[in-house]
Amino acid sequence: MTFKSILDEIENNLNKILGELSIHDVKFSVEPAKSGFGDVSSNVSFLLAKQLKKNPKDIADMLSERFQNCTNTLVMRSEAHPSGYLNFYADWGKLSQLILSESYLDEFGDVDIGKNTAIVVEHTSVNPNKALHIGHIRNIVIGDTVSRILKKANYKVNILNYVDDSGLQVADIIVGFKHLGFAEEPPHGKKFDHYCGDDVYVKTTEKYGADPSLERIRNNVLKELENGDSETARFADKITRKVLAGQLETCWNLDVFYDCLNFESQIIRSGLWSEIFEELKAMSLIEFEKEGKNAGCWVIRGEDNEEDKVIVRSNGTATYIAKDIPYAAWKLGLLDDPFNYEKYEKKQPDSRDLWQTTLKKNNPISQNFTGEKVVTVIDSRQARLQKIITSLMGKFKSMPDAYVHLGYESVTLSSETAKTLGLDTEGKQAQMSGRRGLYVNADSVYELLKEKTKEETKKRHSEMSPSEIEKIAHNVSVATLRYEMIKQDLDKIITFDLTKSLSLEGDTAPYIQYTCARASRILEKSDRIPTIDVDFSLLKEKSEIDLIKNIGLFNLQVRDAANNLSPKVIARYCHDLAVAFNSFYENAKVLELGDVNLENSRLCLVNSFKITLERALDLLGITAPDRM
RNA sequence: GGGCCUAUAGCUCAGCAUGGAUAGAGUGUUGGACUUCUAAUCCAAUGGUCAAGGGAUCGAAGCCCUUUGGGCCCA
Repeated sequence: MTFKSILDEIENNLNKILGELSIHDVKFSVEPAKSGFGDVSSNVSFLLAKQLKKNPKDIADMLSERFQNCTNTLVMRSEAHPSGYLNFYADWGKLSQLILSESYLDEFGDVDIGKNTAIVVEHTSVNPNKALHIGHIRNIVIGDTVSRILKKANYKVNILNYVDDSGLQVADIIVGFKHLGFAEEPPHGKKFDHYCGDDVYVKTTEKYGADPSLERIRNNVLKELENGDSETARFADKITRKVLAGQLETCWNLDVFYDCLNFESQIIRSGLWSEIFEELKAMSLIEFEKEGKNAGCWVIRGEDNEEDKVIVRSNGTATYIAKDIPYAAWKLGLLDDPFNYEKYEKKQPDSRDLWQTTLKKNNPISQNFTGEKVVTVIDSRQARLQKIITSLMGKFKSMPDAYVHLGYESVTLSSETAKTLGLDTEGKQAQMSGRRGLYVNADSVYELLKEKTKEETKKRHSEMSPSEIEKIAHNVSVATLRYEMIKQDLDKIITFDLTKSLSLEGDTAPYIQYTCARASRILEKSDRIPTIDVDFSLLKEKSEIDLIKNIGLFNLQVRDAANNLSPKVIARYCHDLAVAFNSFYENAKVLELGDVNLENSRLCLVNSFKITLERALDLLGITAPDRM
């Protein structure tokens, strides 16, 4: 029950008091207090002020007095603050025991929001014609973190990666391979996805300006891609799968794993579109336009002031949104599944099965990767399109929020970083562009981080084996990259700067990981196995109580993060935990105190902290090394 | 022309959903703490007309309206 126990106790008692006063339907808050104002605060007196025609302070006084007469097990006393807040002080002897002994349980921090229902999280979904750049990483890390949080909130999460293997960008590199003579093998030592993105894609698109005939060739390629039997489609399939393999390697390295890969080409060939097209017509969700500029097209009427959206052009071809509609409906389980499934050719490092859709009929295996709800992680430039899909899905499925577009702002390059890539932006930040070769590859950032972390680790631990240093550097680099991608709000633009991103101090992942190393060291040196069979009332220093309080907030933070699909909440929580531990570390010694009971109690706290932080970090996909 | 996002300390950001106490971190700058469980740490100082204006409220960084700057999407 954790810290929530005391919140519940207070809320119940306050409700009881209000009931005695014949006051109902007041939605007051009961929250962890700001530092310096006790342990728990309630705004109840403010809300009653008008109704009772008294000032908040007098009401707080009255409530506080009545509160003394309630049965309290975890609250020591209540206090009316002159401001009008009602503050509560916990009986930490009891609350500490409750929190710390629970923290040892496997289910610590679990909340049940999902009731074990299935939810789909789709993320990554990068065109398979290039390597992942730092902007894609934001999508991937958000998606992966949200998935982990939803699992903790008792959802059955199906993680999908949509592979757009038949779009314009793929056509571009096929033009490069087939018509501009790019070799099929990358230069020695270069990953295939990097080669396709850095060389084939950029250099091919560069040539479009000079040679207009290439556009025509590309359009032909595009058409051939839609027909699965063409030689071009087979070639493209081979190339895109090699690129995809490279991209997946990057993801796996960051501890990001999937359940199923969905290929756009198969969605097109599956016939899902015509099925849903008929349904859209039947439900009058789309209309045939008889006049105006969209005459002859099937359109979705724009809501409010928005333009109508063309779904099928007058020449009968579907627009790109037409691919998204059946896919969204498929994810929600609204359509008969046209796919069979097969295992992906490589195993994921975490040994979770990775499936992929297939239209092959031999040896059919069926799987279910759909969900009651769907979360689609796509950057907010797609908000308009996603809004249409959301609204359509709302009409297909009468559940509120069944389809959620989780949008986020883009990652731009700082002017300095843009300059190192050869673009002078006159001090402004720059949008990344795969086409123009203006991006920073995720693999390169990881490598740079790892080199720097290795140096730092060597400096501190000259005795360490290279393999151990390698492992620490890997953990710290992955953590840094992931943490930087989610520590701020989704609707804030991240300006990526190659130099600044390498910082390992302050509000960074290493800061948090470092506290774990400190805790490990204490536990290791103690030569004892910490237990919960200790005297919790010995833990009464402010820094100890603060740390315990933070540990007790875990499930509340998970609830908040899951309800709001907000990875940032957990990032901040981890940081708060680390700050609380560092304060404890400075203020309270653990070992060689000459007081075995106190030592045991503190060891229990250290262990509890470590377990909790590790669990919270796990939600961020971060591992904390025991030494660093 | 229409729509979405955004503006809080020199810089990067929390806080805003659900209005109430003293607006918090990191970074920067200055100074201090390693014979003591790891200094990737800690402590102190410094730094704010919460973009501007208006409105409703006993009370606004937060809610409503208008304007401006920045970013994006559509036309």
